[in-house]
Amino acid sequence: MATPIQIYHALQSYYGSRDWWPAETPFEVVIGAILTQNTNWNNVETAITSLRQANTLTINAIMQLSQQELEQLIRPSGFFRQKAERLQLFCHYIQQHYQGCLDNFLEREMTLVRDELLTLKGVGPETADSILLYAGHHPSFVVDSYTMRLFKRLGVLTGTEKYPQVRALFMAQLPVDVQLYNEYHALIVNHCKEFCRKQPQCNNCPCADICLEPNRNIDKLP
DNA sequence: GTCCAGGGCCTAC
DNA sequence: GTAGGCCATGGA
Repeated sequence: MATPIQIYHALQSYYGSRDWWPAETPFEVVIGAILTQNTNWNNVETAITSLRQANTLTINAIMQLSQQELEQLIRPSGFFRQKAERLQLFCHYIQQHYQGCLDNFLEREMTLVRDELLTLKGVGPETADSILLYAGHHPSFVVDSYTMRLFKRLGVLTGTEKYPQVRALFMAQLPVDVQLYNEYHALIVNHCKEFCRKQPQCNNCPCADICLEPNRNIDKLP
């Protein structure tokens, strides 16, 4: 069976470097990480665009909006009531404990930041790891539904593993490298969006031969 | 009209 | 501790 590092190299040689998270600032990463929860990224982009047009892509601006105003701005991203609450709670937390400076919060020891992120309402393991990796540049591997889906197909996962197990597996088998984790997650998302979308199995999918046959030649991606 | 998308919270056993 | 319901929009 192919190992995570072999699959990484296969994906990278097929797709090239991604150098990822579609955001201009660390705070935008936080916004995107919360808004994308169980939501198509296109809808998230629409919401972020409306926040940008309203000039509200800062911690202060988000806090100054009423919850109802924020709900309307992020409405296209779905679950807008709970996401508005979560965004404002995050901003208030940074304001209260880190003088409103996201860098002060993120630029500390990784497990410390992670544990603190996980205490915040609406920040679960995937959201926390996305913020750590893409906003804080910490080597924290992000596991998402694409990761679960692809690596189950590849025979690396059985599909019964929980989030902490999967994250630990990847982090044990990969070098501790922010850029590699960044690229890898980006490549997984790219590959699944391109070829594995919505399909419970890879029938009629260009990557069917690698997804359905764990021992096939990984040089033949997709 | 139906299904799905880059989760996480809450409640009931 | 864990399975199931709930949150909501927009595109395919």
